[in-house]
Amino acid sequence: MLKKERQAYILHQVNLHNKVLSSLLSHEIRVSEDTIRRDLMELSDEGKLIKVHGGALSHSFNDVTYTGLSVYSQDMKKIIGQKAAALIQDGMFVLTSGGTTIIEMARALPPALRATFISGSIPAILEYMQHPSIEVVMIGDRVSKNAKITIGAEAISKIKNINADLCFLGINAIDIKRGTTENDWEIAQLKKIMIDSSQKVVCCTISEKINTLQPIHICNISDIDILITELPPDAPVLRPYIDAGIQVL
Amino acid sequence: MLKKERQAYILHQVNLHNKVLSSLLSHEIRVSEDTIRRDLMELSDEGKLIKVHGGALSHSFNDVTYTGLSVYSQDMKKIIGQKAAALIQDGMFVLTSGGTTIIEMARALPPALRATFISGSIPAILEYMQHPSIEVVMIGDRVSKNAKITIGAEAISKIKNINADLCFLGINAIDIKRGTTENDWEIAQLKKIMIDSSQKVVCCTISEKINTLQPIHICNISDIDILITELPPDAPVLRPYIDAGIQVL
DNA sequence: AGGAATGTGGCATGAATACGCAAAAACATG
DNA sequence: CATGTTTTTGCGTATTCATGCCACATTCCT
Repeated sequence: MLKKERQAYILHQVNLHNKVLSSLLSHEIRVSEDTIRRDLMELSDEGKLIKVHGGALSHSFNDVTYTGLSVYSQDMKKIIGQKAAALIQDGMFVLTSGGTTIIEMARALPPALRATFISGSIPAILEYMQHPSIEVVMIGDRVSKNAKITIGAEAISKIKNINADLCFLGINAIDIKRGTTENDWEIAQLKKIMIDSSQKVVCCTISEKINTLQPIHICNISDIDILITELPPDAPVLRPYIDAGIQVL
Repeated sequence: MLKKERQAYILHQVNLHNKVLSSLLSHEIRVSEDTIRRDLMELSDEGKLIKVHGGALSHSFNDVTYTGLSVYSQDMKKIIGQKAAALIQDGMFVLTSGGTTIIEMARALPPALRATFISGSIPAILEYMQHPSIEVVMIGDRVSKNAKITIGAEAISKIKNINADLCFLGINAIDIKRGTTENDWEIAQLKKIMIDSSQKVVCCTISEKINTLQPIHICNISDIDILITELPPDAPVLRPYIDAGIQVL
């Protein structure tokens, strides 16, 4: 990994999370903490960030005021994202939906990962593009402005022709009896096809969506291989899903 | 392998992967690292890439700091964008490339316009999505991180099946004899196909790109219907293009 | 206050690079 | 076509750069 490349990655992380820890970065990028410190120094000299003990802060850190719930659920999604990112290994083909949870997964991808990510979600693609070494494939079709995702027959037929190792779905409702559900018909269609086109299906959701329903059916519990929430796997609310044979992380 | 050929290949690799390593390239092209280094030097002097220890990076890494000239040219591009947007009428199918000039056009679109915009450029799609009433279609394929555009056989075959009313191209070099040229092979291919798939071809460029050349040929002057720059149509530098039968705005 | 974490400066090492030079190739020119 | 010139390339050497490691100072947290 080139020096500039590394610094660009650090800068990206800083702007994303508003802070970075030297120790974490060094572990993530697999260089010594000395190197990270030197990078932070240089970036600080260039005015790109603010160096502090133990790491660095984004320059816009002052403006950010932590406001209750939204940041709270953000943190939960970060946890989910990290668990999800850990599942991906070099060389995999990964199909993903959109949604904030998936975005957090994209941000948590280790910089050395070499895999191929396929998605129709424009925000997700934007995140993937930030990554130094992964391949990014965009599914084309008509763009849904509110979902920021491509939908339509073309997108569906493209996904049908894919055979992915993993499929990550950010879902808004999951129930032990009814499975996962969605409130947008076209997105539900897309997710169905994505499930069919993948070896393993990973559902990511914050725990408050567990045992909730929406009008349109996506898939049954039996179609899901792995469920990721911000809770530890032994949380009581997850128990029925484990009993149903799902691997819960 | 010729020198120019080699440098075009290097440039292509840089635009594709955002980075190249001298050692890898030297092995790949089977020339000494010195030669690669000299090539990278030259390309760096020409502003085509950024030379760093161990290899080179594409400009998109530093686009934060790369804004030296662009603030100035931003205003010119706004003018171009307004002229371009005025050409579009309700019901049209419009095919566009990427590039900052095209973005400015997207921003200048009248809010009441009802048309369909088709593009593989992610920044352009993002702009189109802001618009209240236009239809947006994304061309899917592998994403070039540098150009932020989808490129590949799939994208090309999709564009081939389109019959658009208008095609807007942001171009980096135009010359009265050689026509429009480009430094990325795959983007040149895309633009060629886009030209073939459209009734009318509109080229948008700031005037400083007029009478400049890049290695890869896109199309001849005769293939262009309309040329838009920030200058008034009677500017002397535009005269040869008017004489060549192009409508200059 | 005191232990742990973090930062500083120096130094060693291997990788990347600049530079000079010479051989080879391409080009020009009469 | 022969000859001289320029360009391009590869190699050896000295130099610079990037990085990790170490000893020691500083700061942080309780």
